[in-house]
Amino acid sequence: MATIADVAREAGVSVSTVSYALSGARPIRPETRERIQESMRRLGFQPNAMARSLASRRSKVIALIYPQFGDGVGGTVGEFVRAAAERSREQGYQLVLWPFEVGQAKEVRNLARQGMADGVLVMEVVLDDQRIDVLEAAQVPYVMIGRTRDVQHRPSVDIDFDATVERAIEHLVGLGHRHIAFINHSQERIDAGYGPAVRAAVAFDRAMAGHGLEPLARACAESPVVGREVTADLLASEPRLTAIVTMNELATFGVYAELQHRGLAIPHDVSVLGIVTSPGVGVLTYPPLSTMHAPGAELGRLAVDRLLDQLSDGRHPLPNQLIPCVLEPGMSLGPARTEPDA
Amino acid sequence: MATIADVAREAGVSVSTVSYALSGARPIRPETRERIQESMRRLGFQPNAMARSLASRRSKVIALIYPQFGDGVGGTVGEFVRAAAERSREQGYQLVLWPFEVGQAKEVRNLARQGMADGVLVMEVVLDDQRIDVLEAAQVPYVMIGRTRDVQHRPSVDIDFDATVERAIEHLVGLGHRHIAFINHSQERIDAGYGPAVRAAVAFDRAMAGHGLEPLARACAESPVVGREVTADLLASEPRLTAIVTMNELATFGVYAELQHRGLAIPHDVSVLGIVTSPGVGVLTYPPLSTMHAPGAELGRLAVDRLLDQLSDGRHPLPNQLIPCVLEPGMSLGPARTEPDA
DNA sequence: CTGTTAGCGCATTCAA
DNA sequence: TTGAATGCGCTAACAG
Repeated sequence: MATIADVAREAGVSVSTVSYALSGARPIRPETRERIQESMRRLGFQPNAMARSLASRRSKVIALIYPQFGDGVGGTVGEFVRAAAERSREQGYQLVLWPFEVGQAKEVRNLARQGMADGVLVMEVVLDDQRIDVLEAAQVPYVMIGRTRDVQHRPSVDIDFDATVERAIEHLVGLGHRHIAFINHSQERIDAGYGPAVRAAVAFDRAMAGHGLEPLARACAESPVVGREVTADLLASEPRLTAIVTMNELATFGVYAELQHRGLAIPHDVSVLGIVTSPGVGVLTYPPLSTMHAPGAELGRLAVDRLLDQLSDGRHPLPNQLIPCVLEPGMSLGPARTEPDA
Repeated sequence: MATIADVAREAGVSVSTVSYALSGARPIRPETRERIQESMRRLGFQPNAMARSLASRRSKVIALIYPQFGDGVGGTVGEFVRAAAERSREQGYQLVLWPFEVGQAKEVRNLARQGMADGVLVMEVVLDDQRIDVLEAAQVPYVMIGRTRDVQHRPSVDIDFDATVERAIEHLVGLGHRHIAFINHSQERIDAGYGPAVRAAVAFDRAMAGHGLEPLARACAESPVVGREVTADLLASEPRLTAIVTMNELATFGVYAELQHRGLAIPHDVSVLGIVTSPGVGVLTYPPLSTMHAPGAELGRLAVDRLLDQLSDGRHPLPNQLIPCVLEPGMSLGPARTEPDA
């Protein structure tokens, strides 16, 4: 493998000149630059990443603390990871995977101290996340995907649950719906302080209140079977129900099953809207589910950008940045059916 | 950040002694070792990854060429990636993501030359894959996930399509089925030489012949709608059909829809078996689909192990290693219905 | 605009 | 069983 010294010799210049030609950190006479580039080409020179990192004290690597579970049905995590990897590459960084769970804060600290990464992206943060504490103590730049309890001075990117839910309700209200139910994640997750479940629940109540409507929400285990039961329960509690918003992909399949079982047509009798879904789930049902899918790729890009901001500025420009989900029309939304007076 | 020199000073030994205490490459007197470890602890020492790599000429990094697309519905890619990352860590390696497509062989070569990775895992290889050529030319150890056309001397891990299909057919035959159809990926993918589609098609014909049965196979675009059409077509071609094997997740949803539409009960009238699926898709349908899911995690671990074999041995022990899919019982398989004589 | 040189932090050879 | 010294390949002062 050719080194910078080989190139320098070939081109008849000093190593520093080659180095500066590489970095552009100081002006080089065009002809000299030409000669150097020609030599590099001839020798197939690629700068050694390790030597460069050691000398410059910057690894040009971003670590991604990768979540334990994919998210059930779809590819949101995959989208996020790929987008983050691509954006990193565009910016001259590599993305390494650190498969650590919440409990492995010590391992995170140790790896961080090895200087393998200039900064860290942390997926699936929980409300009280030791990994974040450790990174702050070690002065390692990071960006959270999701948010801890204290979010004021911590850089993060996340889904804008408020805006997402508000748009969902607004859309349904625009279609004439007034009796709208929300199917959330499981009670365990809510109790555990799982951010999306908690935030969406609050947002739903607020959005409904904002439209002068009565909120009707249920926690629901992540399974079609329980989704079916919950749907039955909802219909019993509120016979005038004309729309169901779900933030639980597996449960949504159960919603469909129960409605079909009862001979309720989608969307004629009941409209269904899946929010914060993976892309591509809408097409799995018949009629195709209208969704507001999670902006995985955008979040991936944004997280990298926010981290690189810190690496250059050393500052935390915006504590947190939120992106709403995007409405992906399917065939499961329609005008509210005329209510038989109840 | 403490360096090895700090530790040496603290412990009253030389730098090399600390280094050897770290690597274990030569004997150290127990008390000395104790003292060194105590110093390391006190200083929170972690060896600098870049310096170590530069000096030892081994990066302790594995690169994963990460595919462009997740695979539709489920999390097989995610499983693979996580398992590979975890296995790498267990073995003292880090996993970096290289988001390169088939056409970016040159970029692969350049990154490889930067010495950032000791070896490469290549996902989604195609039958003629330039990335593999480039890695061979650059003498970079690699393992393919999937197989190129020439597979004899190239280390790879892959799904054992022969065994998977054979087991699937055997299972169905054991249930009395004799008229079994196979729904493959799209014709485009087959024509493009997409390994799984080609290999499974061959395996199906062979397995059916082995049981003295007439093969009935169809290519099918990756969508529920087309899956439905193909199912209708199959039922028209062979009214005695009692079982359908699918290797196309989205199409499977269409199979269910068409069967239900015709009042054909699963599995009473027709059994359905999804092969090479992602884990977790079985539960999305009603009745739950019986699947043979792709061994993503096993492949991830195995791919890393095979690569590390090369890094230590320098040899390629087994050219390719195949793992069959695992039967995950659902509720979509039953005995063949008694045929009305046709 | 270009060259010389001192490290970056560690592994490893050579000596003792 | 341990220490001293060299160099991995590059960056970035410092000097011209």
